[in-house]
Amino acid sequence: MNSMTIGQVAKKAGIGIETIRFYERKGLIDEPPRKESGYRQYDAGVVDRLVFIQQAKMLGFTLAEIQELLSLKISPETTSREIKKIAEAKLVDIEAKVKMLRRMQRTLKKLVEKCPGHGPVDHCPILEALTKR
Amino acid sequence: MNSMTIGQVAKKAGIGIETIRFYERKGLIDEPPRKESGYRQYDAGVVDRLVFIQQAKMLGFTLAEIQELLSLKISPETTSREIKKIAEAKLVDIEAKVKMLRRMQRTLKKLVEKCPGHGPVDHCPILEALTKR
DNA sequence: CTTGACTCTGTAGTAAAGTAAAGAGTCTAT
DNA sequence: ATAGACTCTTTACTTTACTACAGAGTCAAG
Repeated sequence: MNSMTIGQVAKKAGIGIETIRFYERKGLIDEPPRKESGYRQYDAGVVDRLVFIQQAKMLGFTLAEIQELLSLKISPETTSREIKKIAEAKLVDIEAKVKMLRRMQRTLKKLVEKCPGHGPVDHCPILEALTKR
Repeated sequence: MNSMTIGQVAKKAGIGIETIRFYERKGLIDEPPRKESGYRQYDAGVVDRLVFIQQAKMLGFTLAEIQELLSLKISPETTSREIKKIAEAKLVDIEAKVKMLRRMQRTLKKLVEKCPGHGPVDHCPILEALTKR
């Protein structure tokens, strides 16, 4: 099974067929070669790419940003200077996201630990911890 | 300035007035008290809440999820047992997000370090690092 | 006491990211 | 060689999260 149909790819990546075609139109995945019939023929690599896109989306990246992340490869015309610039910018984004998540995480952990598991609560520790100071 | 108008809140939180009213309709922020004129009167706390909402959105949480996070306070009727459950579930989400971001981060860091700053590139290290193995 | 900036409600429009359906052609297992 | 499943393109619809009026009322400085 050296080449897969769009349906097989969709199943492996856990997304819909329409979504794959949509990403193709958006330029997030390359247009694959076609059979004489017009059927798309994919190789396994596209599944990785699709899974990556799903994960990055869950991290709050837009499709446009994901495209930029993925563009860190592609054409040999892209100079590595340009890539470096993009990568550095994305690192700043990511650093900020990790920090925010870590704070949420610490707060929630404390909450879970200290939580008696019964009785009422009357304040919002997560909001307090995240917004104060 | 013990109470603020919607315009002042919007400015402080860095969002639009319409967005604040939208969040109110969605239940993400409480309906504030009104003057006789009908004007909304906010206290400073709402700004923190709005900033939190913006940040959580950037982390890929939907408004529905953010509402759940924020519901970790509210009514004294919410038992702490329930809160504990929600907090634990959110912790799992967050843990996964942090891991993915850390991997992206390591990969991008290596890329930036090794990057000569000039010349062409012909593979996608971020995709490779995130999907292989 | 007026004028310009602000706020109100309600409705409608927009952008991003899909999702669905129609009508026609293709593949494959029996 | 044909029925059932799959794929093609094109167009339209949906959801989420805003964003923009329109028309009317309110506030505050001069």
